[in-house]
Amino acid sequence: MTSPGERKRVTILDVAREAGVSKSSVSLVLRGSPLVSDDTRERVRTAAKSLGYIYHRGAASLRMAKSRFVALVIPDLTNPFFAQLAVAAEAALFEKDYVPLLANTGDERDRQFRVLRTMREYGVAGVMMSPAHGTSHADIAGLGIPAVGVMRRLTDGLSAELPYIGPDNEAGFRALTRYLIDNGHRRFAFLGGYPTMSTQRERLAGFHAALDEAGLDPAEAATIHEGLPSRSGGRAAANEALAARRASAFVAYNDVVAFGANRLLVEAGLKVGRDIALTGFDDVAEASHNAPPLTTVDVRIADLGRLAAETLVARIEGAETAAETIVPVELKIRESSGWAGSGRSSGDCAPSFADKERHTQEHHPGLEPKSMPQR
Amino acid sequence: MTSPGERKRVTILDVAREAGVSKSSVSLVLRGSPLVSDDTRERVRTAAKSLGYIYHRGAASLRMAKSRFVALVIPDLTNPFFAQLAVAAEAALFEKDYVPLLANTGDERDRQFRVLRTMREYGVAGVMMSPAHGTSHADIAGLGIPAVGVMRRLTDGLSAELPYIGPDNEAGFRALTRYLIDNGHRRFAFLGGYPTMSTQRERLAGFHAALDEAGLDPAEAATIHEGLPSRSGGRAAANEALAARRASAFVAYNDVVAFGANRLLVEAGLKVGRDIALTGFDDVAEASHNAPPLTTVDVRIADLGRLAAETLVARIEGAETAAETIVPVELKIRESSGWAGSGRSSGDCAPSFADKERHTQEHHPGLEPKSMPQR
DNA sequence: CTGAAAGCGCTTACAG
DNA sequence: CTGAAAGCGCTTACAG
Repeated sequence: MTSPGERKRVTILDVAREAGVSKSSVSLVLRGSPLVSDDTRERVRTAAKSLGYIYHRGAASLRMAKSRFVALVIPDLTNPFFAQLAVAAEAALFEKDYVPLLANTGDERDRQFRVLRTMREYGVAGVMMSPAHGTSHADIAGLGIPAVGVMRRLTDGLSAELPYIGPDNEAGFRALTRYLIDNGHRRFAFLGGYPTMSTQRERLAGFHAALDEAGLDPAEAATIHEGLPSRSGGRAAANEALAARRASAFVAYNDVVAFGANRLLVEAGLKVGRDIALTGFDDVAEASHNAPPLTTVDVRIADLGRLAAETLVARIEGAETAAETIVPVELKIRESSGWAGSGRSSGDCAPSFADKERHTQEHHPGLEPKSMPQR
Repeated sequence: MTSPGERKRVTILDVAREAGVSKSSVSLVLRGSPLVSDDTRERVRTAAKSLGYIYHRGAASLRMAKSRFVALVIPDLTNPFFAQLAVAAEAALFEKDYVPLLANTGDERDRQFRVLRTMREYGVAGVMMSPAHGTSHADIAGLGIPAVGVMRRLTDGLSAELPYIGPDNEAGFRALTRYLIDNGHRRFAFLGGYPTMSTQRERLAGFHAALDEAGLDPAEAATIHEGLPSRSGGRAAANEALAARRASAFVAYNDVVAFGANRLLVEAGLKVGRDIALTGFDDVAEASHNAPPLTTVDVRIADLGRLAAETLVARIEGAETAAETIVPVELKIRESSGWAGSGRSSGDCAPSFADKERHTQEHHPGLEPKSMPQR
């Protein structure tokens, strides 16, 4: 225990002595109380600086019976969506003087249980989580700590204990599908996800709603290919869909699935955005860098992360918050869906074209999608 | 302060009363001491469970004057390389009963200063960091906490205070370049990074070494296009290199740069892996999913993250550790560099072909790279 | 506006 | 093997 540089820690008592005031006054100054004179404040500040004093938040937490730790419980940080979400949350928390304890659950409920337990021992003030697949209300009952859920709902519906914050999956997918229909597509393959995931159900609902509105029979117009929401899952689902040789448009559950599908299509010799349309969902940073750039739905990941963090902080500080907050989304039309010269805009999800994206779209002037991909 | 469910916290004193033993005995049981009788241990355990006792690590930390927090200071979690590194580190730390406090510096020294200061207030037991660009020895002097640096060296060399753990950049880039030379390439463009980054210097050194060994004059055989180590940086660098119309092989500073370059090349109408060779470095998960799959150097990100975490834990626990640990790397040949039918293997960095990758390579039977890309 | 005192929930010698 | 006691570094009424 005699590690180098183990001189005794400087405490507020040392600072008090150096400044010639009492311990209490030092504490008041540190906490920014208006109850101290300017003179005292000044003396304490210089004393603290000269002694190299470091505030001990752990001691303060113990005394105040609350900490500024927040658990950030994420299924898979390796998924760019969650990485971007975590970064946004971290920044928002840091601004509010909270610090995230990171936990990756690998999307396993089991690990999530252990993680949550550990986090409680560490006395986190709150929990921001994207529940692992299959997490029910019972799993988080009795957490006893303010919490918020992002992106994924519990298997058994809304919970006052875990307010939900997520994008408007249904409207987004509906706008996306309508756009494809307007561009002549009549046969679709929906790729990835499982019906046990709330996001998949909602996106699928938007998909079906758009088909209905266009007078298309979902059973006729679409095949569904379930799979893991990962690149490899997307690849497998696309392979299955391609074998069916029916769809002119592949709509993926999310961007990562679309990336996997994209690679398979390219390998199959298809030119994505011309021979076949492909779309994603989320608009992760990689989507606009895909070859070809991916048409997708921008769920405003950064806003989602920030909002979740801010909602959690509000709850920690005792405010009432909505049981559910749905963030609007925006259709992003890029090359992968072909050029939409005659695209009709759709309600509050009007297509938006960033200037820097336009030039890449002009490479492929309006080609009508074929109803059967050539292999 | 009357938040719901604010019944008084269960402490070891409550457990002691319930079990009919002293506080000390409870503590000993909790800490797994052999100094208690089996009977006592049992009674304490059941009492703790029945009362719903939660160990208060904060109090224990204060008393023991040490915590099990570790700061995970990362330049950019949005970069898949760092996300994968963080995940590996988190898993290793979790196993050893440490928990990471996450901090994203955005690669800004300024933010890094603030983060480091905050982390000290939170009493972290150690710091695992990939220093922000430009971080010098002075920046972390007097941290006073065990620390390790991963992937990036300080601007002014080795430091006993911040042992370095990184891949063998030089050998990796040398093997990669040699492989390209063996396949007939004579003109290269090196894309991305800045010479102020130790990783770029080392990779460039390996690059030049391989050119030298082949009797090629670096000034003649290669152009260097600096830029941010990001997708957009890669895109810009590739654009510059393409305008020079000299190289048959683009070698990127890392995978992310290669992704950006890949997109530009595809847009320019070139078939990567046939018209032009492109390589990356790191082997992030996305590399094998790129279209075409990216030839790169596997730096074993997971090993690096785990090793850094374990080294840090060793230091925290008082062990001596090497000032520098270099992890071996492995060349991964995929489609983006063209089919290497006659590829010579090179020392301990022999090309390795995973079975599942082979089938994709057979799509493009051995085509000789041209010395001038067609536009 | 400041000082003396109690206490947050633990751990750790120290006696017994 | 167990109990009584001190103390980690803070904050917070409470007198003055």
